[in-house]
Amino acid sequence: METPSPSKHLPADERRAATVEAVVALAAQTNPSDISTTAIAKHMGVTQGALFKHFPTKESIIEAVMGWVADRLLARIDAATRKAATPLAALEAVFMTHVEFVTIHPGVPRMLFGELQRAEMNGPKRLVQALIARYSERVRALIAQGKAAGEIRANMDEGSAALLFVGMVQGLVMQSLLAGDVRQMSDQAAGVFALFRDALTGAQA
Amino acid sequence: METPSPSKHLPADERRAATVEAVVALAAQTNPSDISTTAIAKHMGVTQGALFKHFPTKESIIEAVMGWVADRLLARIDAATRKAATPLAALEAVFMTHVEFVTIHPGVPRMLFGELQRAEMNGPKRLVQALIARYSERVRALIAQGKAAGEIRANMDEGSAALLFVGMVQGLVMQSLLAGDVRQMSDQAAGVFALFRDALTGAQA
DNA sequence: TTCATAAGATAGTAATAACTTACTTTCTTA
DNA sequence: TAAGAAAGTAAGTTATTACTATCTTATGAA
Repeated sequence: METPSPSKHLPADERRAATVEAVVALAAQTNPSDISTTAIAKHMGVTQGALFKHFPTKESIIEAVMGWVADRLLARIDAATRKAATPLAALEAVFMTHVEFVTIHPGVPRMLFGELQRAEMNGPKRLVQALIARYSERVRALIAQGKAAGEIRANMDEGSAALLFVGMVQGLVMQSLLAGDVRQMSDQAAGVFALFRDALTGAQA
Repeated sequence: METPSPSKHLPADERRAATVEAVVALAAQTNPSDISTTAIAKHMGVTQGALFKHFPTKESIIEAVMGWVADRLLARIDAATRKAATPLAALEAVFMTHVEFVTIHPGVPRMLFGELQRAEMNGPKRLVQALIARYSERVRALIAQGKAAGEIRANMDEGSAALLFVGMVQGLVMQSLLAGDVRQMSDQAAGVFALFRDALTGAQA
């Protein structure tokens, strides 16, 4: 379970990075809402109190994790977008990139969803909202570009399409939770996206 | 906050029903994972210990809630199916019925998702898995019927379509969490389902 | 080599969780 | 109407939570 830390003492920034990675790793196996600071510390091979040398509160740890997720995910989908030839191809690349990201870090979408449904507003929740807003904006922009290029039906409602796009990922995550296995997601993703593309383009049987 | 209970003493079955309803009501406002037995009892106007006169564990309370959800949701979508003229109309009716159910009980999908992502297998999680399995089976059956009736493209992958169907609901729920308001769901639902229908039928611009 | 400091260990704190025990009130019915 | 069962209260228990105070050790520069 525990990742044997290469050395006992780490500089503060490396220790913070290791903490974030420990949380992401734990979220893959544990229900995010019961990841305790004790569990995080044990996973890092460090005592629980040591965490608070680098983070003032547990909430700040989660906040760092959300920042990590936002940076990595957005960077990946931006890279995927740049490589694609057309807006529709970019949408597919973004979708597949997102699915791949979730396959590598299965706990991430559950953490996002968990933070999102928190009643009070706090740092982590704010970051998740910002991430989803930025993500949705990119999807909507790609759909608009696809329309302009004649690749996507002009009468397509962009809001509905963006919502469906995000919903597809959620559906795949739920499916992987049911199966208790994350690896099948990539296969299912292709079929689901094909359906989505047909709806966008208006393809016939 | 608290529902003023009409009488202090209730027969066991009524008290159990009141407990389930208290949890469902609390889940609408509170993150399901931090609904404590104290909060449940307070919401019912009863002391915390009283709950354990009727349930052996907290887990058994959640299990009762999941049973309640499964019964009500499946009954509703079956009724909606019976009233519909064609398979495609039935799919739309099921979708809208599901969305309506979530609008009335916003905490329910979050509880389901929360139980589903629990690491260990337990009673509540088993019930959720059974519910989703039965639900998906109904959706797949309707899609198969739609194909047979010539209403749905024959080359449609039923698994992908069923996954997309459930994902749509998840996407709407996430959207309502972002907006902090559940009432807009019904409006968005129509647009999203229109997109889904187009994908199934192969409608042109 | 010394020494200030950053990083970690140890061992606490108060708060809250689920659950239990001992007792009391209410309802039912013989 | 008396008695037993059912339902509820009040005040505990133990375990766990996030967080902290105090002491120790490793690191890097003078």
